[in-house]
Amino acid sequence: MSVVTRFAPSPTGYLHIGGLRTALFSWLTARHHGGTFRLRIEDTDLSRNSEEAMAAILRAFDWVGLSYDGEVVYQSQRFDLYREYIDRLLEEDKAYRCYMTREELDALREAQIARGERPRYDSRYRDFTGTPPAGVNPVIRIKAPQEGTIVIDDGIKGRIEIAAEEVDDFIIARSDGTPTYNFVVAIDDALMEITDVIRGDDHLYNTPKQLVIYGALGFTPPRFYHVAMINNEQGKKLSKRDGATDVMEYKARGFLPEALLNFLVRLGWSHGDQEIFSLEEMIELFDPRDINKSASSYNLDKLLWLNAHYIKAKPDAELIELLKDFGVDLSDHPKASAILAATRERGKTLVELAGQIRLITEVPAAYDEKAVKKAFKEDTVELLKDFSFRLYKNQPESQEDFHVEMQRLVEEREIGFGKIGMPLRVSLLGSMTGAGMDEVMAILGVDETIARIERAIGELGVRN
RNA sequence: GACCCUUUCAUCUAGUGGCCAAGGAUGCUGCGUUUUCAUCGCAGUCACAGAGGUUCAAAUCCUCUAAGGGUCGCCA
Repeated sequence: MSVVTRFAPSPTGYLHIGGLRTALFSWLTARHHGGTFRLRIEDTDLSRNSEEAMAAILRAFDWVGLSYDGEVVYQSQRFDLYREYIDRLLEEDKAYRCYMTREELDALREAQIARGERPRYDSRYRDFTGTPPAGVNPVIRIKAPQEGTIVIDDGIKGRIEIAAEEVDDFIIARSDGTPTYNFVVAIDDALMEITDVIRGDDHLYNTPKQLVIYGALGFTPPRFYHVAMINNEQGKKLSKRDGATDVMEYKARGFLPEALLNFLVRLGWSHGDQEIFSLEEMIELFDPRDINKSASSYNLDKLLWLNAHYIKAKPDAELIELLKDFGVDLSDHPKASAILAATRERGKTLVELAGQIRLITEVPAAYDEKAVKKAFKEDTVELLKDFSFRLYKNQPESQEDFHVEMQRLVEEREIGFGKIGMPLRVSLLGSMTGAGMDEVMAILGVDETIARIERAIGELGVRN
């Protein structure tokens, strides 16, 4: 039988990285088996739906490149279908109407909590045959088993037994007739023929309820895999306060989707000592049974390291495209590949890389104070003038030509490399760090190099 | 409070009774390469939550304790 997995978000907000990881795990499981990956939107609570959130989730999927099969299923469009199953359960006496009001329910809950009990519905209308109270729109509850145990055979956590008493006759249809979450999930997973349900372990307690539905309707349950949560760097639950939890925020911050995916796949899953996984390798090697039981913590340093790795490996043409979103357009630049060669190892994100590139392509807007202090000494101006005259006279072109010019200067004048290197660097880039000087000069060309040196002398020369 | 889950370096993890005086990666520190920074290379740093068992032998099996987390809705 072919494998079918799904990702089933509710459209109440953007896609966060925890959600993306479970989506990735589900996607990989399907792709590994050449199966099917479906997307389903859990929007049964009509009051909480958001078009915008829906679109945001789809955008995030698109950015990271997770493809889904078939049409997106919207639960809000399947209410008639769910109704049929509710009627069937009612007919078969596997579900019943409950006339308790919200107020009565609240009172019951409070009393139970006060007594130190686990709050649960007391099944008072389970076998009710009398005259229903007037003016109450009933909810519909399922008859859950009252004794025995419900067993979850989880692909990650192993066998989990839950006492039947823990699962009450939960509501499957609200008083307005709309079906509830646990009910529709079970129906849809069954009808969509989902074979492997991979979801966050915050859903672990929903599983016995869904198993009750499967049982009542005679469906065969799928395999379940409950993945532990991702915590923040302090080991606490990831929340919006922890910075970028929105997947699209990573795009804005200059992360590559392959880095994010590689980072996420290693959170709770591994394959020996391997750290770097292409999408193809992930698909080949991933098995949900290898997912770890314990929660893992988000770690920005590792993500940054991976991002740097993928930036280094990115072909020029693709990098040039990506950089456009960060205010750098190298597409018509004759020295584009030289610029990237000089800078790509100096940026952990596209934002940083764009900054490094601008250092070269734009005339320094300011000169770093500390750098100036350190680099500009008494004889600096004279030295720079000498160097720039040599450039004018010899017209070097290649990186090597420029290197030779520097080499000759330090040899003939018997000075250290730093003597010219530092002030030159400050003059050209405005900063003490960055790409190699010969590289930069070859990119700028003689004229621009001289112009920047002269400008720096004009701005800084008189100060010391 | 009840029920359930989890527990190896700071972090992600390898590990399913002997190959483990615990391996890899990130981070951090140092050294080397580099005119600088970064990259890269090398080295160092750092862990089996605790206590009892079982066994010739335990990170691995059992029991208890502790700590962390999840869930208890006419939300999903």
